[in-house]
Formats: sequence, structure tokens, C-alpha cells
Amino acid sequence: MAKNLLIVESPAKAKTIEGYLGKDFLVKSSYGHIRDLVKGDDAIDTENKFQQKYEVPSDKKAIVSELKKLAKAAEMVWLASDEDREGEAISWHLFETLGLKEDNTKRIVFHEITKPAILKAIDSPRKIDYNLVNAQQARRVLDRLVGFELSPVLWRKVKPSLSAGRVQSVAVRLVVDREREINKFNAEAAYKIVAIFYTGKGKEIFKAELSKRFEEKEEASKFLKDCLNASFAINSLEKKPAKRTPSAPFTTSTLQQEASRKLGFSVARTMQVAQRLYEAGRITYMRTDSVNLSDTAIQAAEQEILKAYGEKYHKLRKYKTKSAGAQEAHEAIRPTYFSEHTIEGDASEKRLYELIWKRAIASQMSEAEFEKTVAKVGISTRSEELIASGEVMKFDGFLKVYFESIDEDQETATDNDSDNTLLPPLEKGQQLTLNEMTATERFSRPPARYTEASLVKKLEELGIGRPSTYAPTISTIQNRGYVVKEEREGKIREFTVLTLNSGEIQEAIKTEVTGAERNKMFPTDIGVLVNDFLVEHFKGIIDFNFTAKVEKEFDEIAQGNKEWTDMLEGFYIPFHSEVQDTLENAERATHERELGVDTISGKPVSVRVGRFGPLVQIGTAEDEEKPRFASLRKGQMIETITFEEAMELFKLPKKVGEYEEKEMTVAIGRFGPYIRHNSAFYSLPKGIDPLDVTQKQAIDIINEKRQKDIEKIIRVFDENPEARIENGRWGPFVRFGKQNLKIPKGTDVSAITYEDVLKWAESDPKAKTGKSAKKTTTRKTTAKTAKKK
DNA sequence: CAGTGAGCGAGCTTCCGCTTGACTT
Repeated sequence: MAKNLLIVESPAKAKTIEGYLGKDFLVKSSYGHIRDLVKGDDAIDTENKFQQKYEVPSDKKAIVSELKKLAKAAEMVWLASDEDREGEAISWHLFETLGLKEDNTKRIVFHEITKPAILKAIDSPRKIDYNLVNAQQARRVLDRLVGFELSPVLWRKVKPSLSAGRVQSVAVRLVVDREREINKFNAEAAYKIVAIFYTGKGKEIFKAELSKRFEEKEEASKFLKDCLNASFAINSLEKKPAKRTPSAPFTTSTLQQEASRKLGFSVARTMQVAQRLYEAGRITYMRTDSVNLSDTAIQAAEQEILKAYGEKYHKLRKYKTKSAGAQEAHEAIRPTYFSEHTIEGDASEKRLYELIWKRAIASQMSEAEFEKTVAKVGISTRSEELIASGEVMKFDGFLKVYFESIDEDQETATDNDSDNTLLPPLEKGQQLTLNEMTATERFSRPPARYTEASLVKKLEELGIGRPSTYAPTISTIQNRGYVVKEEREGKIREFTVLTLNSGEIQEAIKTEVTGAERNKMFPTDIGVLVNDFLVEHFKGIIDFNFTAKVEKEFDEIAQGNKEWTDMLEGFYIPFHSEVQDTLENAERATHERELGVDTISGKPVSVRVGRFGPLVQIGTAEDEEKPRFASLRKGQMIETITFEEAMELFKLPKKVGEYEEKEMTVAIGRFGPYIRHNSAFYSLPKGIDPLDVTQKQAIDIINEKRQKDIEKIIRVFDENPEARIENGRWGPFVRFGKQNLKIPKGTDVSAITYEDVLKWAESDPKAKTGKSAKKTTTRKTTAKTAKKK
């Protein structure tokens, strides 16, 4: 039996460290926290100094009993959880739960998993820092109190099963606020002038732009007219050097942002893939807020840069974290071995690894150097100058390996036509020939909707949430139905272009698509409803600065300057009375709007949230005739739907005639417009207005789909025509009546027998429940309650 | 992928942060 037991948080870490320490040390992992507050409402005694009741959750029992046994047998137990609030608390929980003794327990910390760092840590052990532990307890208790007092208020005043919390409610608020900013945004049009010149020598052309825009078409038109017979010359020519420096290596949040922009990963996917890379020993820990690289890593990066690119490309850089509330228990995310430019693995692992490798290597490379040229073009008939700018890269530096992309909302407002490319050789005073000049109507853009990753970025800036919770938080607000990640079709907008060409000015109307979105965060009606309720009654809690404020107090507790129970007292007393007050006095939250009166029936038209989601209603429950209902569609919200849009909803479903003695109905479902015929669904091709579908069109669509379905069939089983192998979206699968069966990996598709199909059908888990897995939530809860009994 | 939009009313829901698998899909 080993003399020393060393406990860290993560098993992958344990494995690495064991290799450094030799056989006197047994290194084990606690798998994160081993204790938590008990589940129900009596975990915290708010009357009695916030005394807590902890328990070991069932999935941690095995690990705790194993650690207990090992601790008993060891001469010395080293608690090596992370050096932050949570890590310190983990050590304390271990100390308490494993029944450790002061004189054979040591607390050590390190920021990087390298042999010298670990040996150094072992040489300088300390004791558990109870101030830090108390700060964590205050954090934990505050979050429980906020979550478990606010949520029941929502159950009573809004809808059961809803949730609220210090982090998630602010995340939702950001999305709701942004949506409202966009809704009230008025796009302003202005004319942008772009000229294309010949240099005169040869046929070289370049582009120049007017820095100001004209609000009125008349002004723009006047400008072009003035240019009709003007002469143009280079007034000034300025060249100056410019530099670009590399970004710091990745933290959790910057990795999520770049993987989203460059690879199109959701934040959850990024974390899954990163976890695999970490477990395979390819990268350092992926949940970190630190941009710091260890000295050994800096050296290794240097060596690799010298070897692969040469000395000119290297520059030693140290990065400092500036994000609020960073606890820096780990290094930045970097490859464990810089010499491995790529790795084996699946496509997503390879791509994410390369991103991490490039970013980390680039962070230790020299600046990219440019020469920026700005030429000002004078117009003989006007005082304004047109500006042409170009950029030449003189030295690529870090750009040799890495180019950081930027978010939509940080792009220059001048669209992308002013690309910084090379200008032809120019001289001051040089006369130019105008090839073409355009005045294009451009519109100002509303603030960008959040993507998952840009929402994480915003949360991090506000100091809300931690690297380990960013991805789960983004999932939670979507799972609760507060926010959806969706595509939205844009609208077609007209704009005017005036063109001066060959001595005349022409006007044209063009169209563009505006407001189209992909994978953006939209609030739902229930998200808006809950948010507005919380903002009205608990302004302090879902204030963007609430976390920052309490974090400051947690820091004071950690430094021993404040009693944690005092801090909680100060928070809880007013908070709890707000909760009581709201429960007693607040109206039930509703979000109902009267849109107008239906001209045909004379009944009122209103929108509200119903049991199955947002709906429009014509008439009221008191009427003799039952009200008519219609669900809102994707992209429509109670807050913004118009009377006309609402009335449109009642035009569908619409019967479009019969085919094969069965009715055909056109309607709109979750996946868009479709035709329903004989209990089958046929989606409408894009571009056909569901309101205009004719009987003939519908029949064509049905037959086309049938034809395609036949083409998908690979084989029908003789024993049963209901059983067949088909080509699906992800490859072949077996259709067996209403069951869709997965073909086990490695099966030879051509050799599948009917017996195989029967066997698979039997073991198909969906067959037993009868229905397809429609309501996973209800199934989960019933499973849980069944377990309890 | 539809339509549904009522009411009965026991027992349940819920937080944030630290970690992985064991589960489906």
C-alpha cells in the first residue's frame, strides 16, 4: 500500500500526476465535488446562521467509500484540488467526509500539471483555507436561496416547473433585451458613394470611397452630377506602417467563440470534443479562465516556432487575464505537445485541436507588419475627397498560422466592400480617369442577435457564470423554453442605386435580403413573460451587476474581512421579504394583447400564451359560440404580431380538393408548410405560397414525393412487404411498419435477413413504450417517481 | 409536422459549480 494518497479533481489529471510521482504516491480523483446540499427545501436553516445540510449524492457514494478506504490506509493524504473557491471547498468536503485528521492531511496547490510544479507544491504544503471555504459556502447558499425561492414564485404566478436563478435569468434577460432593441430599431438609409478609377497608365483600376454618406437621394444625385464633368487627381498619398498582434491563447469562452465562428460548433459540442482531447492527453484542461502559459509551455512553443518557422517568427509573450472574477486555477487551453501540429482522431477532434494548436503557437509569435496606404482623390467640382486605402503585408508573423475571426456586431458598419487590398502604384498629383461611380442606398444595421458563443462572451464580460457552467447554462435556458436557437428567413428590401457610367446617370431599384439569421438566440413568449415578471418584482437579482456585487463580498469573505453569515443575512432578509411580498400581492403574470376586432364576426381578436404555447383567439369564452384558436408560428411573438398577421393564421389549414377519394389539406407545421393526405405528410417545396396551392399542384407534389420514396427503397422483404431497407439521411435503416430500426454497426446490409429484422424490432426500446419518444420530460419524471417508491 | 386551448387537483417542479461516464438518439 502506498504511503501517500493524493487526491485531485479530475481522473485525467490523476493519471498524469501519478507518472510524475513514483510508487510512493497513489493518485486518485474525487470527480469534482463529492457533497452537495440536500435536495429539498430544508437544506439551509435560514433562521439559524444558514446552517447547511450536506449529503453525498448517490452517484458519488462509490467514489467516496473508495477514497475513505484508501485514506485510512495511507500515512499522509494530500488534498490537491484546484486553487480556487470551489477547489478549496472540495478539499474541505473531502476532509470532512473522509474523516481525515489534521496531522496526516496536507493541502497543496499548483497551476500547471508539470513535474517541477507538482514537486514544488509538495514541498510547500499548507492547511485548508477556511476563509476561502466560507466564501464558497456563501456562494453555494446564495445560489440555492435565490433559485429555490424565486422558482416557486414563478410556479405560482406564471406556470409550473419554471426556473429562475442568478445566472440563467440574466442570460435570458440579455436575449430579451437584445430582441427588443432590434424590434424598436429603425433602419436609416443613406447613400454611399463608391468610385472606380483607372490610373491612366495601363488598365489598372482601384476603388475609392467617400467617407460621408448622403441621407437624401437628391444630395447623392447632385454629387454624381457634379462628378459627371469633373476631373480627378490624387491630392495626397500617405504611407504608414501598421502592426497586428496575436491574441492570447484560448480560455473556455474564447475557444467556444472561435469554434462557433470558424467550425460552426455549438458551445456544448465544443466542450464535448475538447473533453475528448483532454482525456486523450492532447490538450490541457478545457475549463479555464486563464490566458497564462506555464514556463515549460512557453519554452516548448518557442522551440517549435524556431524549428518550424525560424527565429524571426518568435516573440516571447506573457498574457494577463482581465476578465472579471477570473480565478485562474489552471493554465490557458493549449496543446500538451507543441510539436504535434495535427493529431489522429475524428474530424471534429482534428479541427478543434488544430484551432487550439494554432492559437497557442501564434500567441508566442511576432506581430504581422503592414504598410498602409491612404490616397485622397480630389474632385475639381466638389470640396469633398474620395479615399482609397490599401494594405500590403510586409511580414506575416503570427498570421502565418492563425487568423482570428470577428463577430458580426464588430464588423465595420461599412459592409465589406471596402476590402483592404493592394492599391496600384500612385503618385501625388496624378490625374485619374473615372470608370464608374455609384451611389448605393445602404441601411444602418440593428445590434446583432446573440449566438450561443457571443452570449457566453457577454456573460463572461459581466462576470456571470464560470467556465464549467457556460455550456450548461446555454442549454438550460433553451431546455426551459425561454430561448430558442433558430434560423429565420429574411425579408426582401428594395434599395436604390444611382450609377454614373459612360457620361450618364442611371437609377435602378435592386433588392436584397435583410434580417436573415442562422443559429441565433431568440426569446420565446414564455421567456419574455418570465423575464418581465422577474424584472418587475426582483430587479436587484436579475440586475447585470448583481453577481459582480456579491462576488466582491465573496472576495472579502475569502480574505477574512467579512463574516459569511453576515453577508448572507444582509442579502437574504430583504430578498426573502420581496419574495413574500410578491407571493401575496403580485398579479398572475399574463401577456395578453388585444389586436382588434374581426370584421366578419365582430368579435375581439387577442393573443396570449395557452397551455400548448402562444395562440391567437377570436371571440371570448363567454360567447355562445366557441372561440376560434390558432397557434402562432415560428418567428411570431405575442409582443410583435400584428392584427393582419394574426388573421392570416386562420386561413390555414385549407382544403385543396380530393385525390384518390381522400381530402388534401394544406397547413403549416413545425418544419414548414405541408400537404396532409390520407394521414401522410408531404412538405411543400420552397417558393410555393401555401395559400395558393391548387388541387393539381398538390397532386403533383404527392406523386413526386411518392416517387422519391420508392427510389429510396433498397430492398423489400418477401416475408412481409411492410419490412424494407431504405436509404435514410444518415445511411441505410430498416423500416418495419411504423418502427424505424437502426442497423447495428458493421452489419453487411445486403445480408440482412427477415429474422434479423424481427430480432431488432423486438429489442427496439421504442416499441415497448408504444409511442415514439415524444415527451422525454414526462417519461423522465415518471421514471424518477417510480424509483422513489 | 395535426388539433388541442377544460377541469379535477396530489405531488412534483427549482439553483450554481465541480467532475465523468452511463444512458439514448
